Amino acid sequence: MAAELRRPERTFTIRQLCLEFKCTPRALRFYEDKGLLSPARQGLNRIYSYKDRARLQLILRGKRVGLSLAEIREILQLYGKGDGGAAQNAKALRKFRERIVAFEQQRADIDEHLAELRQACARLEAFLEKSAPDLLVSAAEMAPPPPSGRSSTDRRLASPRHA
Amino acid sequence: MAAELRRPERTFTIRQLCLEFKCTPRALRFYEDKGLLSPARQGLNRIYSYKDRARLQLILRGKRVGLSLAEIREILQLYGKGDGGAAQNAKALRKFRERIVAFEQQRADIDEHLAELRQACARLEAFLEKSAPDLLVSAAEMAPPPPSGRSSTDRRLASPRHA
DNA sequence: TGCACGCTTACGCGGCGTAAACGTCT
DNA sequence: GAGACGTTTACGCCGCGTAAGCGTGC
Repeated sequence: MAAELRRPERTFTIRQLCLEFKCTPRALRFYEDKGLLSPARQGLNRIYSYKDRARLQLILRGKRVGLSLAEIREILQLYGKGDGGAAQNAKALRKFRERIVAFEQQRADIDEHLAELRQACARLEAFLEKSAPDLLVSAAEMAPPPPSGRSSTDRRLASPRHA
Repeated sequence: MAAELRRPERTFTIRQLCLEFKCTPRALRFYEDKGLLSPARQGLNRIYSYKDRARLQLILRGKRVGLSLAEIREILQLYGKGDGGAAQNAKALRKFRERIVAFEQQRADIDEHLAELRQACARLEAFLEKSAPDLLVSAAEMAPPPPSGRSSTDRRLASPRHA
């Protein structure tokens, strides 16, 4: 009985985690550099435990919802504060709410930009129609690749450039 | 008659333009560095003409709708190609259309993230309700600053961090 | 022998902010 | 001589990508 541990103390190499979570070794090392991860070492090599894996999951979820690495680190640091994770959860809740507000704001901004863009397009189309119709490619001609169903998985936020 | 020019050859200092368009000297110099502007000089000082001002307007509009400085430069470079601006306008139209697609995509992403966030919030609230209700601040208590009408001018895209 | 995997250090991007250190004109 | 304006160079931020150059084991 004692020989068989419930959790077989499974560990992971950097590549295993990268495959599982679709990220790069560079990213994991970077998170470590920034204090978000601190896997064990075997010589130089990194050995990730279940806990490390869980932290990584939290990191990636945080990123997905728009938290900065600094914010994620704050949350992670509350881990194991002895209150059963309550403080961590409270902090996460605050951050999440902030993010909701920010995203709603961003959505509104995007809607404004879209309105501005559509107007600008209309004006340009009208102008080109008269001055150089040969240069005018209609919007309809612009989506030729076969209408294959796009999966919405693994989409990243194609963020605006002027961050 | 000849003494009075239609356009009095008005010029602008860097600060004047910055005040007018709400940006910083640093930004203007940066655009110059990147080849988007090239104002005249009086000694070392920059002297901006009406044309420069127009270019700046175009730059800022481009930024507002999410174009990169490189893309804006492309558009600007078509200026004065001898076709009455048709080529420039055609290029701008293409870019604008691309941006529309990108923004629509981004909006969809945000909606996904919002859904994920709201779910996460609900779970956290339920958990804290049971385990540590003292740490739980209701969402309603979070907007105390007097409900002064927020102007929507000059809002920038509060972009997600993980660009 | 060569290849896969790991490690390290370090520069690059974009769009500026933020000094530091100086000149020039009132 | 103080202050407002201008200039230059250069490092910092964030989240890594992308080498370069090395070691280790099969």
